[in-house]
Amino acid sequence: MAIAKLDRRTEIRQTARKMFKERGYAATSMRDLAREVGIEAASLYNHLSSKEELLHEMCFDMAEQFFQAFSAAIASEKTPSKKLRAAIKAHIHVIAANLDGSTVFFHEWIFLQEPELARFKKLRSQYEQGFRDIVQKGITDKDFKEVNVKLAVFTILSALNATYDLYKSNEKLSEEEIAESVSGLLLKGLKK
Amino acid sequence: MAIAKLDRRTEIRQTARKMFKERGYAATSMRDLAREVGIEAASLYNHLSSKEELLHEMCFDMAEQFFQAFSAAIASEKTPSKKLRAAIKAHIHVIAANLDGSTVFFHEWIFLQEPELARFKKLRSQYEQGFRDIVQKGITDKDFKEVNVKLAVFTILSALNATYDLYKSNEKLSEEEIAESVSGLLLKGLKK
DNA sequence: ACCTTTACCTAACGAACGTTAGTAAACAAA
DNA sequence: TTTGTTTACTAACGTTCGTTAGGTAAAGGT
Repeated sequence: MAIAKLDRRTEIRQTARKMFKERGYAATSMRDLAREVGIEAASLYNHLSSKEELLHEMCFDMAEQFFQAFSAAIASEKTPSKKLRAAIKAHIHVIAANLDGSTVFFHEWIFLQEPELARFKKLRSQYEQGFRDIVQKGITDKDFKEVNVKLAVFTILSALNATYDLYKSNEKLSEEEIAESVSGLLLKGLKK
Repeated sequence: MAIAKLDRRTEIRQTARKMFKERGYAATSMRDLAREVGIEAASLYNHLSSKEELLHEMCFDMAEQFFQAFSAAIASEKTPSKKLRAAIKAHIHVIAANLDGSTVFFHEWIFLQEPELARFKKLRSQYEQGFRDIVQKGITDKDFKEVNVKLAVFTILSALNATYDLYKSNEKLSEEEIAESVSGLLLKGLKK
């Protein structure tokens, strides 16, 4: 028996991720979720304490994954150019490994309540700062063009954060291809 | 009196755009909307026929704007390189001129019902095809690198579609700066 | 054997949802 | 001045929401 049956707790969270991704947090009811899992809505509360807890877990779990992957990726590289490439690759990898979770992370965090909402925003801004530091160093080293750092990092992350959409495409694109193409375009541009 | 008072119909739609953008379509109730406008929920129905009609109008109105701006922009340019730059600029301009509407267009269209949903998806895919045609021509002309066209256009549009987030930033970024920076990065890359 | 825990159920809570019906006031057209 | 249209109101409809209470039956440990 290769595939062990997931326990309910895990199954509920997995299903919730998928449904929050597909219909959005606000448009997914606890009764919808329960039906998908195959139990009654009230029974969900044996495995969680509130709907918002589900969202909260998803968002902060993904934040942690992005942070860890980023740190590990840049640690082993020396130049800003290589660091950036590695960070991009790591970011894309986290998305690819968590297609549902990352979509929720990108789109549904607005439904977090204070004070978690503020904490979440802070984490995101710290993560972006990591990218800005690399780009700034690249400019100082005269490796990168003298671009507006904030704007450049914003553009890069916007491009990366949309990549979850690519995996449902009809052509089978591998994570490798996507990472190569996107980082190539951002670093070297479209023009010859 | 410089500012004419908007009629209710327009005021409701403007407020709805702002609220759909900020809280999302599903999480904005008709009572919320009515309160913001300063009337009772039931009174809204003198000016609209359903909540979904509001969303529908917003999405298809924006689609039309993107299409028209695109056509006008590429018509006056000759080379793929210039066409692409012009299309990017036009796209960013439409977003800048419709900050609320474009956000709804990008994020809330999932709540459209069939058959409008299918029609909407088709329009989007046609629009993307316009960009792909330009990039393909650029490659044929040996003006662009031999990239994966779909992937490249996807990356470009992802970067563009996030630009609405930039206007609420603390630094005052002009539409001009944003268009220059983003198109520069995408066409010529970050590396020197 | 008993006891505790786990995992589900039915029933129901109060609140909020989108929307309709019916009505009165305001205003323009005749 | 009468008539019709527009725009707002209150009241209510049936439905769905997240969640709680209380019960039951099986599982597992001692």
